[in-house]
Amino acid sequence: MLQRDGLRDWRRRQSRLLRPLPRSFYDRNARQVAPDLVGCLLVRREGKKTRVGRIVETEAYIGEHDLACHARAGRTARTEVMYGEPGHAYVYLIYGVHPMLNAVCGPGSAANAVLIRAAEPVPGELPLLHSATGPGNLCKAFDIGLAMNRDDLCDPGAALFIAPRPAEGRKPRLWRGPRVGVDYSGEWASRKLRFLDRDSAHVSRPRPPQSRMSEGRGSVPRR
DNA sequence: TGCCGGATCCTG
DNA sequence: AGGATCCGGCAA
Repeated sequence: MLQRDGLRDWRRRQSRLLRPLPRSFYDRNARQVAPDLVGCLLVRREGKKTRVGRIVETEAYIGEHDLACHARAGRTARTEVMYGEPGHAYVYLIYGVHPMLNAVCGPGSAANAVLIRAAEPVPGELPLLHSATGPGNLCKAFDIGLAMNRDDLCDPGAALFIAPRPAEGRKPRLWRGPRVGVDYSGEWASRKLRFLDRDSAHVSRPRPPQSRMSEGRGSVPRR
C-alpha cells in the first residue's frame, strides 16, 4: 500500500504542475487554434480526482460565415458564449443525447470555436472512465455536462481546462480532413477543418487512410 | 406554441 | 439501418 500511496502522491504532484493555456492562446481564429490543441492535455478536476487525457482530434468552426458553425444564425441565446471572451467552454447537447465540448476562440468576439473530438489515455494518470474516442464519448469519459457551458477554461482553479503539450511528449503528425456530420453545410462540408494525430489509435471515424487502426469494419489488407 | 433537424452513438 | 431524446431556431 506504500507503493499505492507513492503513486497517489506522484499523481498529485504531477497534476499540480498542470496549468491552463493562457487566454491569448484561444484569442485567435479557430483554424489556428484547432491544430495547436492536438497533443495538449484535457484536465478534469472533480473532488480529489484529476483526470487527464491527451487531445488527439479537433475541429475548427470559424464564425458566422461558416455554414457548419452554430453562429451561422448569428447571435442567439445559445451562441452568445461564442461571441464572448475566448477561453470559455461552449457545451451543447446534440440529438438530445450527447453533450459536446468546444473551446471558444477569437480573435476578440469573432464567433469561433474548436470542437474537442477525442482524447487518449495518458500513461501514469488515472484510467479514463470510458473511451474518449468521439465527442460524445469524450464528454462521458470526462463527466462533462451542460452545466459546464460558459465555464472559464483559463481559470487556474477550473474544474475543466486544457494544459499545454508536455515538452517531453511526442509531437503529433497532423492529418487534416473534412469535418464530421456537417453534410448540410454545402461547400463548407468539404473544407479541411478537422485535425487529428495520425499516430493515435484513439481518433474517431472516419479515420485517415494510413493511421493506426485505420482498418475499418472487417476490411483486410489487399494482396 | 409547435415543429423540425441536428458538430452522435449503440444495437440489431 | 434506425432509434433515442431534447433543445434551439424559426414559422405561425
